Amino acid sequence: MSVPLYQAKAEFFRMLGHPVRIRVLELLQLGPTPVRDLLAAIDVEPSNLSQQLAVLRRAGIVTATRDSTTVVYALAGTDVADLMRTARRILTDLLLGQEELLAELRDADARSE
Amino acid sequence: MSVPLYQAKAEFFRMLGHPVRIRVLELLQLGPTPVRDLLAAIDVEPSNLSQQLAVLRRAGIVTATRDSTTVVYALAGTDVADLMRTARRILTDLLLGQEELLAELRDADARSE
DNA sequence: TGATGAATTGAAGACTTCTTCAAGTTGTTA
DNA sequence: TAACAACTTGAAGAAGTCTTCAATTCATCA
Repeated sequence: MSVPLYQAKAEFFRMLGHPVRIRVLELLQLGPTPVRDLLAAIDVEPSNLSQQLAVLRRAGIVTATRDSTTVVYALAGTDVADLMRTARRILTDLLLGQEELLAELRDADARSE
Repeated sequence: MSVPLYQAKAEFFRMLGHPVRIRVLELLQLGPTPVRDLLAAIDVEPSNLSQQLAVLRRAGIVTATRDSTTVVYALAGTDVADLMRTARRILTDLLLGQEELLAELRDADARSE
């Protein structure tokens, strides 16, 4: 039965791997948000946003509820904030490492190695 | 200058979004590991593994050092373990939620709704 | 009821990423 | 130096994901 865990993990990370989806998840951390507001905050076509929202819905990480004429999205209770924090920390480390590398290369260059 | 943070994040998660890359990162959490051992542990062609290792290297999340005839990979100091833990937690929540949903559907079915 | 606004869907082509194959490095050992 | 082992690389087709467009749904308002 069932998908191996490392495969489920890979799919999960792939689901996160899109700038619009990241922005949506970050905005939803501030509280449930109507599509209208997401559209105002993110530079993206309505139909494109819908597609990305559909990906998040299918993954079960967000929920959509209709309030008469607007649809409101919310995080499905899971702790996305924590994940984003951790990702930011690692990312900062990685970018820092790259800067150090760049600095070394610059220095090496100055010494014309 | 520079890529917006949400885009860097998306790229970072995409880099994690492959079963072989996940397995490699998990194995490297146990300590530096020669390619040979990775190959023995993961069911993948050598050249395919190399391609995936190259992705991780380019991202700067692992380092490779050559010890005569074997190449040893290691985590580049960043706290990947934490990320994996968080991902597992969220994933567990999500899968649990899906099971509950399935159970509900089963019940509804039994009552022939 | 017909028109409008808000959001979603399906489908098609553009674009990326994956896998695989053959060829290339690098370092060791005979 | 030739042969070998351990990895890596480049390239090409297969597979998957993105964006966009036109069409659709759903609920309100005139």
